[in-house]
Amino acid sequence: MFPTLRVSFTGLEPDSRYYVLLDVVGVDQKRYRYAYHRSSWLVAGKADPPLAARLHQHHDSPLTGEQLSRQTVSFEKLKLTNNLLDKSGQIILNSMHKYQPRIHIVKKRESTPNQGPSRLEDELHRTFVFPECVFIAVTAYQNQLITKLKIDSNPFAKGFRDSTRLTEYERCGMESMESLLSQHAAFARGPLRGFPDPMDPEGTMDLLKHREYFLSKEEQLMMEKHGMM
Amino acid sequence: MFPTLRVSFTGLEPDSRYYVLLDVVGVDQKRYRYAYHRSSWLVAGKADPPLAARLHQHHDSPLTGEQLSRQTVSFEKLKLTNNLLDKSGQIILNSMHKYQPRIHIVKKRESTPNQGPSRLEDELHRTFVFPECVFIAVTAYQNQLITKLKIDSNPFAKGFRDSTRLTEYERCGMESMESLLSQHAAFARGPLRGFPDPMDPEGTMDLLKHREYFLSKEEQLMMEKHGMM
DNA sequence: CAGTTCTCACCTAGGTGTAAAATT
DNA sequence: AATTTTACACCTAGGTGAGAACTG
Repeated sequence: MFPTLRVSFTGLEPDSRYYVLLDVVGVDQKRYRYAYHRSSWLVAGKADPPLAARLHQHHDSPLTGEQLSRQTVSFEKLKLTNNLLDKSGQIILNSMHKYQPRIHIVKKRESTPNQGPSRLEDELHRTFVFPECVFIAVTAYQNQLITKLKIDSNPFAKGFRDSTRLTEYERCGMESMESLLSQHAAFARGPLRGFPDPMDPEGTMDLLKHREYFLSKEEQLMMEKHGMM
Repeated sequence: MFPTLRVSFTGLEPDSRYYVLLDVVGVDQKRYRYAYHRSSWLVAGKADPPLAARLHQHHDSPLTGEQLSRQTVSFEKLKLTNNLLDKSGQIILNSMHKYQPRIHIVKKRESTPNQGPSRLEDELHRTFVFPECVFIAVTAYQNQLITKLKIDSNPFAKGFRDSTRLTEYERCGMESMESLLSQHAAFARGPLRGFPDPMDPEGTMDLLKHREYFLSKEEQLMMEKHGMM
């Protein structure tokens, strides 16, 4: 998942241990399509049947509250796929659907010897949602600005830098390019908020028009560029 | 460290958790040199002052006894160096000295929240030593057979395959090449033995003449080829 | 034809021994 | 003269988007 989701915590018990988990849930029952000439997403029908959200455990878990207060937890290894048969633990999503990533922190029960929680309902936990991280999953980029932004910010795409693909958007300039996603964020960056938050029912669609993310079989998927620090 | 050290365990408590650790200790107070014309190691004086042995914790630790009874623990990520200032956690050794790797299994104390043991003396543990894994650290290979063996068995050295560097050793043939190290093992493969084992005082030197291992600043080091399964 | 999958060139990142250079 | 360090070519391994091929 690139750009990477990053979170930090305060107020935890220093000597307790915690798992940090992430899952991705559907935002609405709609399927979307991209209107190229209007540069915006439109509703294109009802959603496909939702998939059971896989719980992704951060690879450093569990960490003590003391450790979590000092270091940032980064989900740089998270991968997304549309392959329903995936067995490598990637997050499975439907293309052209709108999604919300969620962060869960789970207090470890010292009695159990095992490898982290499998059902949140069974655990002492708290869930955080950042509505500005909502995205639409795609298998191919619909918007040249997203492509450009990713090429310019991901070292693995260096081979495509200096491209002059941009035509109608060229006047935006490189500077505004970098901050484009954050300008279009549905909500300002703020302190942590508990879930559930009232999901913005409609209307953010237009604001989210440049939030599109790459979803491909067994491949990495792009997400919210800006961290959650 | 290539070839990789691999260990498996039996007889552990299924529900307890254990750390698996490795360290490398000096075998004797000698420095060695390689007599090229005789193809054997000779004593070349007294050892340099010994270095405090770093304890390397296996990255999957801790694991339950149940997990350890099923899976092999592989130290493929272990790295050795002669850089005294190393801060990346590599094992620090003196070149041209003889070394013995040791495997430690430490029962986890469920009460403590932290990240694994730092002093073996403070922990419930058991140490295992495989005398056939003794090696001499080097910064450059002294023996062409070692070079050839590594080139033929390490995927990262593929670019040097099919070389016809071997002259005096050529008659050995590829087949015997592969088994050369094991033929020269100081002891037969056997069941686990507790430490300390009586270190073979002298006499194994000649048997160990082909056990030389690559030691380089911030670089990987070659070790015992054959696993400990 | 919109959307998905596949193959490819082009990168990052890092593990190899070689040979020359530097060190002792 | 023996040993260590450095620069380098050549690999593995895998993350990129482009564009062709495929699918329904």
